[in-house]
Amino acid sequence: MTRKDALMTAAKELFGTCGYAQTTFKKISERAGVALGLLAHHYGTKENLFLLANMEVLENLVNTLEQASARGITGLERAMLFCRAYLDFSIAENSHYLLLLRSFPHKMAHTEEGPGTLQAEFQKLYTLLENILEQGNEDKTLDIASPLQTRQVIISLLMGGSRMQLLSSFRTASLYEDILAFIHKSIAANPAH
Amino acid sequence: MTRKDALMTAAKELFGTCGYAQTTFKKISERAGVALGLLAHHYGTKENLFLLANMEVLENLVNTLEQASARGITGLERAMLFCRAYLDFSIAENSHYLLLLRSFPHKMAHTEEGPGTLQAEFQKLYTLLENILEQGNEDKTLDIASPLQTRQVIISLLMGGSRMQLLSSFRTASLYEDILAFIHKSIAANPAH
Amino acid sequence: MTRKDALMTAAKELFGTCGYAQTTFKKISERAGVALGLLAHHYGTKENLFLLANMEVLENLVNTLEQASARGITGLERAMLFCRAYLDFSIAENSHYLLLLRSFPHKMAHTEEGPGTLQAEFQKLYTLLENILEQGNEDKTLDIASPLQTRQVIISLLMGGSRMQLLSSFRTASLYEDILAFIHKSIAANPAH
Amino acid sequence: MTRKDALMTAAKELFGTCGYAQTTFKKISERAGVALGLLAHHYGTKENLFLLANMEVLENLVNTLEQASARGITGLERAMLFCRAYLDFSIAENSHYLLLLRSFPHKMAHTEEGPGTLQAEFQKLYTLLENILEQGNEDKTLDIASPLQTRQVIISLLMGGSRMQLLSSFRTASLYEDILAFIHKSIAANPAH
DNA sequence: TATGAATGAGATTTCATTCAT
DNA sequence: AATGAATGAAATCTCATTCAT
Repeated sequence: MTRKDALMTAAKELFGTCGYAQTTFKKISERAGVALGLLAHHYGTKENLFLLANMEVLENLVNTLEQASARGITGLERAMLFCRAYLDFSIAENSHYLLLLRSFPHKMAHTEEGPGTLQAEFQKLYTLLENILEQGNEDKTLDIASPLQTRQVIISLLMGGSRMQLLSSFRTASLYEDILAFIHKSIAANPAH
Repeated sequence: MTRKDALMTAAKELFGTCGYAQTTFKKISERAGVALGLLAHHYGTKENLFLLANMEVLENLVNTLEQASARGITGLERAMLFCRAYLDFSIAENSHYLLLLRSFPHKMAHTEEGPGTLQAEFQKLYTLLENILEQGNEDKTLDIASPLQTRQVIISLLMGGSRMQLLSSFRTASLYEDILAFIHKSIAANPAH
Repeated sequence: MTRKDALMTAAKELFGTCGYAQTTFKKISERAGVALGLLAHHYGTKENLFLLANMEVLENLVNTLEQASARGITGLERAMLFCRAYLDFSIAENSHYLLLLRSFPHKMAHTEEGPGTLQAEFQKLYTLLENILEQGNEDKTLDIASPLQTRQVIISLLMGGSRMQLLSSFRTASLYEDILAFIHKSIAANPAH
Repeated sequence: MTRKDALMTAAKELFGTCGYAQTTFKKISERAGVALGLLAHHYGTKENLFLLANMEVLENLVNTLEQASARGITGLERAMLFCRAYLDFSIAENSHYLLLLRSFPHKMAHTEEGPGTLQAEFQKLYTLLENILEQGNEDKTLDIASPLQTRQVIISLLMGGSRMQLLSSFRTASLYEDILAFIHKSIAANPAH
């Protein structure tokens, strides 16, 4: 691993566990075991480093979700695969999902739009789920009024649930399974009909 | 309004909109229109002020939820009243719910347990919902496997949804109604049975 | 005890144990159990309070030394009584001698001269010992070259010794007795001659 | 001289002349002619800088005393060389002895024990003198009851005397010579016996 | 006399960023 | 590419002193 990569990895860990403000250049360089000056040399400002780190994690997440949901046939199958992959990613080794939880409120609002931005990458994630839900509406495996609206609710739950799991002290062991069951019950078409 | 109260109000607003790190004593005192030193005089440290502000908001939230859910009869009614009151509170004028969203990741984990703490107050909220769900299980208006587990999912969704609404740029107009419908569909007992 | 006196007592204790800088008006008023504002009301500035407290302690010390040394007959006796009384005073309950140790380097240099000042009161102490030593020279119970110079040495030792006893971690149980023996050996006239 | 050294020198001077509390980072950096932030960069906290400065001065003192006392043969000679070297050091150019006088009451008590600490270095000084006094007891050039106890008295006098000389307004020109004569008279064995 | 809220200057400390080597 | 010394702005927090009641 190059020193540049070591810095990025250390940054992802520290931003994720300590948050943006509590993560300093000094901590990052010490954890990476390289000189302080290299941070500015390779990544410029702290803000830029943070956004870049988020971008990498988010791209990994979107790729993972695309691959996972592609393994299903029906809309319902693919929706559940999407959700399971999301939750798995949040607790996967080295996925650095925690970092994304830090970025939501603090930084997202201030970033510009346009391709190649966090905004644009998040949009992919939203659109992916929306398309899956639309398919489910067409193949009758889902019983939802609006793919767009349901997408919002599901993503709210996935983000809220992973936050509960990773940051709260009110955890339960089966949370992720419970969330998946909850979603399934709410969106699956009643086969009896 | 005393100067002490003015400081607390300014603190709630700024902590809520800017987050903990970006809120400075200077900003708070300027917004409140009082001298900088009064903050330390009345509230001690920034940490203490933050916790106190959160405590006030959280107590208001819990009170609101208790009163709202008491207006229902069946478990299902009360559960839905609970959820609606939660979401209403999150966007109510002067509820300063935003502040609570800031407190989760950053501070909650580090606070001690015991009565009078944020932890204890949050526990009330969780227990209230759990009791409601248990009632619904008994009066057959709910169809859920475990009140504890369902409680976790619902709260994840309420928190995730309010976060989406208040902090994200991917909002939809009907999000809160959609969340309530989503929950209802997932937990309501099928009357046909 | 009036509130004014309670403040003075608390001030002596805190200045003595914590030093000038670490003693705050808040600490003093809290220890005395009276309102903060009374300090300024009764004593004006911190500097003034400190000087006044020192003055009281120093006057007590000088009185004690005058009375103690008056109980001896010969110069040697009176010199030893002076030294013993000094050391006893330093560890007496409620003498607040510790306070004087704080005042030496920090404040003495900046005080004005003139009657009623710390300077003037210290001068009494020095002169008292010098007179005793002069008497010892005349009555042949002492063998010293110069009362003035010997006075300086003895007071250096008394102050250094009490500082060692009260502030250092290198204490020995018999220090004060050893100091008295040391002084006696150095100044007592050899009776054989 | 590097900027780091310039800061240390300025710190020694200011701590010595103004004391701990009155010496500010601003004063130190201005006197050293470097940026304020360098202090934290090189030395961390004020406390740490103070301890480090004391440590350097104290090590110099101990070295000086070891070398000086090694130049004597008998216990008496070496004891007097020790004392003279101590007093000379206290007024030597650039010895920054004044700093040590500040450290006694304020900081010493709170420092931990262990090698490399101020405590341990002071212990060397005490032990050196004690060994010298023991030798004098054996070679009959000293007439003292206990090397340990006498050590305490002598060091009390050296510290008290140097404090009188450097910090008091009641100085006499010959103080240091008088102190040495006083000690000699008290500890030297009577050659007639 | 008594109270404690109120003020604002100043202290320590942190830290992103720059720059000489 | 690599290093870490250097800078200075800004943050938190302290506290003597003032003042209205």
